[in-house]
Amino acid sequence: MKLGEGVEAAIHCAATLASVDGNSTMPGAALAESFGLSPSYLLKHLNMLTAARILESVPGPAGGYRLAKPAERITLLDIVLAVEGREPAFRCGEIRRNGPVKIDASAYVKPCGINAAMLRAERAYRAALAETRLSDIVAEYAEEGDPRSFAASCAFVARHQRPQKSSSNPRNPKQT
Amino acid sequence: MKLGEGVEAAIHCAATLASVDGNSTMPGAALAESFGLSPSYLLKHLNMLTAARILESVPGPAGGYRLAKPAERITLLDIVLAVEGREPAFRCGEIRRNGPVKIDASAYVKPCGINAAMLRAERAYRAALAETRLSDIVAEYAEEGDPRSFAASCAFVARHQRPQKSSSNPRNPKQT
DNA sequence: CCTATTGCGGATAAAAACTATCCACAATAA
DNA sequence: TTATTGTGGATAGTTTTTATCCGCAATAGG
Repeated sequence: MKLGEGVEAAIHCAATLASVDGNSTMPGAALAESFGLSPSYLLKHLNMLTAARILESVPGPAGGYRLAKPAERITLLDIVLAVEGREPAFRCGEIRRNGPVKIDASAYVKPCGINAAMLRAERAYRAALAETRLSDIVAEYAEEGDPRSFAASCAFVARHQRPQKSSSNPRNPKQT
Repeated sequence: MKLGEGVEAAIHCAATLASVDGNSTMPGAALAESFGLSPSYLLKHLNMLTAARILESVPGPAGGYRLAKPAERITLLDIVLAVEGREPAFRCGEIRRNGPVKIDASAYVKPCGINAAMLRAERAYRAALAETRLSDIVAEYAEEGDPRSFAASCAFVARHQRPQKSSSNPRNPKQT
């Protein structure tokens, strides 16, 4: 059982985007630089987040990414499912049917108990992920993280975020 | 996030071995046949279970595998960890340190909040897996499974299990 | 209008993991 | 002694993951 590295990247990027001002955006290249990641590959993951309506993207110069909704309404589960896919980690191959003795299919209408137990565990996993919101991550970082790295992150965001002329879905319509 | 197919095979095999009599064994080839699996590859997984002291193996003719301890003391977590390894699914690459601005390592003594949240979820997953014992799986199958497939499984076990002369760790020392 | 920047999607490929097979070997029951 | 079984290593095919590149569409700014 293994999660791709894209999950870590996606969560860090989303957390970073949570601190851009209003409807400003941040280019994917800046996010990649911020974490020392391959830009072209990171874009694939950011794209998954965009497709899942977790991020919004703006093309063109001064374009980039921003959160599609408040950080309070984005959970780690949202991000993990967007990047890793929605299928459960345990996929029942119904090998119980593959024995040498063939039995009528009606004997297997009840779901496999092993599959049920594995899926139950995965529900617990997802429930735990759903309990942590992106805003929790950001708040914990701001309050308990090291002041130096926090300041550096803020400076980086301030340096790379770009204000937008207008937005179809302004999270913070106006700000001085 | 994906589990290998070996997990499904391992759990099914362990459940099957839970119904062999006393200290009898069942050859790996029979287990593979029982689920339509590749024998040589299944042996790898059974080997992991043996290394983890979940199964015991007996070489030689009339040899095979049996549970190393009562099914009540084997959980799904034991099996999953034995087959998939004990490392967490989320591995923090500490990409928070990889930004363009280098900060002293002392800024990162506190564990990454993202990593902590992901590991918390995985603890929930493992806790749920640890709640299901192999005996639960077997009991549920015996009580609620289809009688036809249950009978076929019992017949298959009865046909392939092999009594042992003696055992260094007899689970059921004597039986007529 | 033109140019430069940015995200998007597809094609491609390198690397890693997973799946599968085979063989020589040790153990051992008959 | 022979046949059967598990063990461990070597090997290879397949799939998944990671990574790169290029052409395309969108668009801000001149």
